[in-house]
Amino acid sequence: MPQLTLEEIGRRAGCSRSTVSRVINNHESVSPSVRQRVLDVIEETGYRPHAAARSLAAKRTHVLGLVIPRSVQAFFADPYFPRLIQGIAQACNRHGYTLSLFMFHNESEEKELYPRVLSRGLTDGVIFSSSVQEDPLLPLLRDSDVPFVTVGRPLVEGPISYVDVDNVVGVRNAVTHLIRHGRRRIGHIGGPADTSVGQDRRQGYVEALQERGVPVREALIVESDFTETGGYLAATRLVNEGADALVVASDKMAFGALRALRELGKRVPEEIAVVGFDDLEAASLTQPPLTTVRQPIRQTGITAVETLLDVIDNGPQPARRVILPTQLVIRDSCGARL
Amino acid sequence: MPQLTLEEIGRRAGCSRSTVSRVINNHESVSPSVRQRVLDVIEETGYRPHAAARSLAAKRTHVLGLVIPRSVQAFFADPYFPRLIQGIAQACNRHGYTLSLFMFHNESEEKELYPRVLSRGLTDGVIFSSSVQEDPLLPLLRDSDVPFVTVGRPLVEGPISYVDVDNVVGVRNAVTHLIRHGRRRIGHIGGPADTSVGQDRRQGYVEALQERGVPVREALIVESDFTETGGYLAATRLVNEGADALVVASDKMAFGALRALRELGKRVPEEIAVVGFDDLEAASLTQPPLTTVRQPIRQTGITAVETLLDVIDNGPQPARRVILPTQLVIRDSCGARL
DNA sequence: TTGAAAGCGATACCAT
DNA sequence: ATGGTATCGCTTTCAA
Repeated sequence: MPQLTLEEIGRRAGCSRSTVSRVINNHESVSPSVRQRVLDVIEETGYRPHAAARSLAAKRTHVLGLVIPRSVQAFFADPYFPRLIQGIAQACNRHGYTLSLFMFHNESEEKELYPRVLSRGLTDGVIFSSSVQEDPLLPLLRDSDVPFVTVGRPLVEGPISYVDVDNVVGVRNAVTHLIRHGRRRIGHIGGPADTSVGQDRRQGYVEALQERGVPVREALIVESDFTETGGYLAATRLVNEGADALVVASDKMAFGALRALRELGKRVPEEIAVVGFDDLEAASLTQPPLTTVRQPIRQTGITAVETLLDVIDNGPQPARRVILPTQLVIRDSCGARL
Repeated sequence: MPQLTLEEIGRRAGCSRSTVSRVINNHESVSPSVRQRVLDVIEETGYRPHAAARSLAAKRTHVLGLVIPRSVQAFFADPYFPRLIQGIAQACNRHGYTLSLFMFHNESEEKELYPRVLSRGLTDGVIFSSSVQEDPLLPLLRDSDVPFVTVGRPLVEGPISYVDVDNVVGVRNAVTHLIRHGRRRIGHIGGPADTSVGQDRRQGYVEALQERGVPVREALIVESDFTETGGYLAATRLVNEGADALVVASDKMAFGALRALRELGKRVPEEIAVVGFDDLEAASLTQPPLTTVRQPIRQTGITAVETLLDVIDNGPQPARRVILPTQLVIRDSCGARL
């Protein structure tokens, strides 16, 4: 049996390869009878078009790349990426795209992968998920002609398309909520200051205090790293500063904070309230259940894909900016139910 | 500026496209001076070979596929997949391969993706990660000519290459350890019986008991689903059965079990010992720290890639079987340190 | 509606 | 060591 190609299918169906191609790509102008004959032959033979040949001829690979740079540490620590990928994969499926993953683990790998991320004929565009300030790939991407969007506000100049959740408003609402319930020495356990997430959530914290005329004290702000242990350590410090509430930039860190408070014998929320960010599944299982800001991670992934497809089809200008809303999920740790 | 192609690079460097191709692919027979000139032009122009054209001509895509079927629920619940992907991605990078992800979320997506997984010219081979009995894709893969390996012992007939961890011995060692420390009413919280993981871990449990002459009681075996809640419920039942130890098929479920025991006022390990499986990061942070069977997840991914590349290069026969060893990590929850 | 033929941008064989 | 050329399997004008 000869290698199956369009030509061969055409031969068997009694038509040209052009017609077979039209059938496969659902073009209008094929007579029903011929179309059916071709479909039958395809069915019988189990023919599948050769993807590379297709990409070459059509100048479309129908592959999207997802770039996850070195901050990959978080990849294991946090369910964030799995959820994001889930959304991205789902949207890719829906739109007939295949997803390629570019993950770096160290600087040398990073260098090696740049060419591949930027190479033609491998993907139609790229989703870039990192909001670390000094990421070197982002400028390269920006100056290339590879269509791309970032997940999370990018920390470089230029008209870059991105989708993000509303970190500022999310945290602002959480802090306002605590103020309304009488807290005044509200501490903030933040993310790294060189990430947009870290910056924006901190900004939300500051804005809420200022809005309500509560003084902003540097001593009540601790920069941490999104890990459980980081939250644990930061909480210990903030207890010493006499905080009566903790607004934590991620649930993972909030879990660490709760652990610290338990060990220190602090009652939550009576003595100190805690609010997280993410709404991980585990947030409802903590003792007490964690009040937290829910962010639509999966939807972020879906929107990223759709935005990218838009950029691919219609060009990068003007830059798209999509900000998805968050939602404050009130459980017991904030004290609102006391 | 004309589209950059081999031809164009050749023109600028004063040689033929053949020579440029040789330079790019590191063929020997190119004179140093010409090679340098070509490299310079490539550098200047920022030329990148067109991946699809390359794949078509070379009949190699340098892309591997990773298929994660519907059991994807676990994808969020468990850090397993992120870790596995991490290993796979790392190995792909090391070997100059790009990783494509095929994730299904429901039956209809599944159907739609089959052609793509099986299509030619998209990947050079596929890693299949599912050990659910009735997965329909696996037989298709087996009967196709797509090179593939599975992660986890496959539950279909045939000489299929796979890599797995030693689930049987891992659990057997854990149970033996508990018996040595005087436990006799050892319960087992298992994974789904239609997965090879569920089957093998249960088998390890049974083997250890039989080896030591401890009766196997069905009432002490609960089939669960690898979720925290599943572990919680199962533990409650086993406490009622008077278990003095729990061998749990995953850390996630063990966390649920610990929570149940805490709520029931059972002291761990004094009244009831607990052993998990996985050694997640969180396992050392529980109260008390969890004794567990560590499995080399990342290494599994790496080995899967290397096995697949071997299959791609040297054909599927004979089937490769790689079983990676586990390790019992003794902390406090098993009572060995009392 | 259909087919012929010209690409798409590489690789690799065969001469030289 | 280098160049010419056929080829990979498809898409897409252009004519018929």
